[in-house]
Amino acid sequence: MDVSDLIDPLNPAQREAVSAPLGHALVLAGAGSGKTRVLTHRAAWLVRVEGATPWNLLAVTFTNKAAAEMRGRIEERLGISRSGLWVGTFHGLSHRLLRLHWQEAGLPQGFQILDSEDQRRLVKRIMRDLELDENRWPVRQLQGFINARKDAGERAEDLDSADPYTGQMARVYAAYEQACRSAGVVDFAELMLRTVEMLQNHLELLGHYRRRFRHVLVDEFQDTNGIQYEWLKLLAGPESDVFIVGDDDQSIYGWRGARVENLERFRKDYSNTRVLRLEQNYRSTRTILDAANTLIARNSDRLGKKLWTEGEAGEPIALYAAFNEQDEARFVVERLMAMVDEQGLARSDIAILYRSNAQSRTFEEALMARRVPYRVYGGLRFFERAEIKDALAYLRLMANRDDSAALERIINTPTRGIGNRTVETLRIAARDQGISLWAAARGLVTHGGGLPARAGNALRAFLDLIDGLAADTAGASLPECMETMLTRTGLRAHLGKDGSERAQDKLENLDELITAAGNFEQDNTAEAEMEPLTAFLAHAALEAGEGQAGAWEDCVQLMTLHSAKGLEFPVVFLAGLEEGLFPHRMSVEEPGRLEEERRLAYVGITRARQQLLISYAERRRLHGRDDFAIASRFIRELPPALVDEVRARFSVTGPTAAGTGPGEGAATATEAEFGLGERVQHSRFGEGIVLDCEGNGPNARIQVNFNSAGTKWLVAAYANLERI
DNA sequence: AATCCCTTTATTTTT
DNA sequence: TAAAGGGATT
Repeated sequence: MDVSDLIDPLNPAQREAVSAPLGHALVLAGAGSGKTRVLTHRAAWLVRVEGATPWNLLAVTFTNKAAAEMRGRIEERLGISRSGLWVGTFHGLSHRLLRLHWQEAGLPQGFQILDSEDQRRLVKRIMRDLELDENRWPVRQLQGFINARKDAGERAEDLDSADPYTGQMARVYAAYEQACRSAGVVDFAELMLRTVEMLQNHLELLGHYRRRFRHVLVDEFQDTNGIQYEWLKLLAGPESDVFIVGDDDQSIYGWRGARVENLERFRKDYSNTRVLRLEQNYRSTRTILDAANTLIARNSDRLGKKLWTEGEAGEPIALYAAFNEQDEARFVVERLMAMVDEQGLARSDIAILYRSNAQSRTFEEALMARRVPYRVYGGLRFFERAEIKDALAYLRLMANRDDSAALERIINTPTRGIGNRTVETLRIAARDQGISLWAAARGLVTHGGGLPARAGNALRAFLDLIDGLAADTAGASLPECMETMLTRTGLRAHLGKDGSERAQDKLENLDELITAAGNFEQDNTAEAEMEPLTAFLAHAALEAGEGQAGAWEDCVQLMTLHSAKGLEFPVVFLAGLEEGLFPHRMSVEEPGRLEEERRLAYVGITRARQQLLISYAERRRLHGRDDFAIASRFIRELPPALVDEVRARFSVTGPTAAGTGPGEGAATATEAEFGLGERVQHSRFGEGIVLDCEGNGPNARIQVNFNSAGTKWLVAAYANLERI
């Protein structure tokens, strides 16, 4: 059998992983070590060498993008398409299982999925019903609590209600679950938990899948949470082999429940696990890898891994100490423009990475001022836009009248005379009778019940509108159905009624929704059994779409470090490396959280192929306040020999520029003597803090804020300042 | 029902 | 600073 196409392109470590004998394997794959290739080749190997069929494989990822890529590459290696291969995200696969076995799962056939925003609205609704003070019990906190409990596999009744605090939250959890049940909806965490419970309670199903999935492959294992680990342990039975790939050094989602310990746990739970390491890196220069290795070596409890390359040392890492965030942006943009103009680099080869989203603004302004095309990743996704969610809420209600969350969203959008009073009456009736809002409305309209005539008429008109739409669009195609809905509900007219640009955007988004519905293909067995509308709504919830349009243009890429994971760029600007910002002040206290910040820095550094440029600002305007900052400890943790300090503000000539490490070399004597923020003593003005330095040599001036004498510029040579 | 004004809050995010 | 949400006002 010729498997040279699977084996030849691999290095020895990759080869060992791909062709490992059957059994469990844990592949510790460093950044840029070819883990996706190993995973896909392993899948193909199992079929072509070990005699598995695609039907025997289960491949799990975290994002839809990764799932699509893996499916494509496995099918390519196998020369097949549309086989019985199950590749998907944890949530996508759970969804599929629940659709196939909705009865066993105790769900209505047309159940729908709540996204985070839907969930938050619902939790808020519940808390108002329970008359909880939202200041004492923030909604987001309750939402986080519920999700965290579900991620740990716990139901409300599993919680310790003796503790008053937990007890109160458990009450909300229970009421929320009840509301989800009666509306026939599930949230993201519920997809996982419900699947686990279903398999535990239906051993015949469990046995079936365990017999089927002889080979389970998992990507990004360091990102799994408690329930995902349980899910895997269930589906991979005693006869199955589990092949997992992960990198403890790239675990950056601990704050949302990911458990790096699952890597170790796996090794204990699955006996005879073969542990393999992929340490050869094909992405970055030696300089970049050395920097990354040195930085991450400071973390404790690592599984241990050291990246190496056969490639060139490459450019040193550039470090720029900016005066403020605008100077930082100016430096970044001027540098990248020079690279594009002089080295012929594509703009899309350049990324600006930062710790928090708020930092993007300054870069956007600088880029815009110089007319450099750019793209900011993150932000609102297509299916999360308000107008799209309004439209989807109508569709959800058409598919399932009991979806009270959807009803609440659009019952008075556009305004149709159903105000808060009326809706409140509905809520009370629904709660008292234990029925959905729709059923309550139906009851009030048909039997009367204290509604003013005008409200009753408006409510009847609404009920008739939805019923009429559902009846008239039965059998219509999805786009036709949407078109009818948008017109008859008045939603389109409502959204477009002021002719503003914003309104125009919304109308265009609605058109795009219709297009998306037209392009939507039901492509798997579970969905084939579903109503097209139900399938489309699930698709909208599970795959929220792209963040920003404009990807076709050759754009500079702006994103947070978190969203950069998994990507690579020839040139990376890592901005805002300041204490308090990165590492973030909220994470510096706890050692564990600080180490996660360090891993984030490691992820950022290892995104760069050729060149890495790091910057920080000595003062930064944040929340309307100008603050002084000192360079991030992560800068100090890099090997000085690999870092070239750029001092664009001062044209430095002469022998003082000869050194190399940060803090010397290009830095002037003055700067070496007095760091920003340092406390100094002056013979006349007393104590003060160094704010700024300018110039070098005998002309150097230094700005000091004195406790009593105020802020002054002094000539360093004459000032005779003493460090305190 | 729309508008204004005040308070609050500001890390990271996929499903 | 600035954005978003909530409450009160018109």
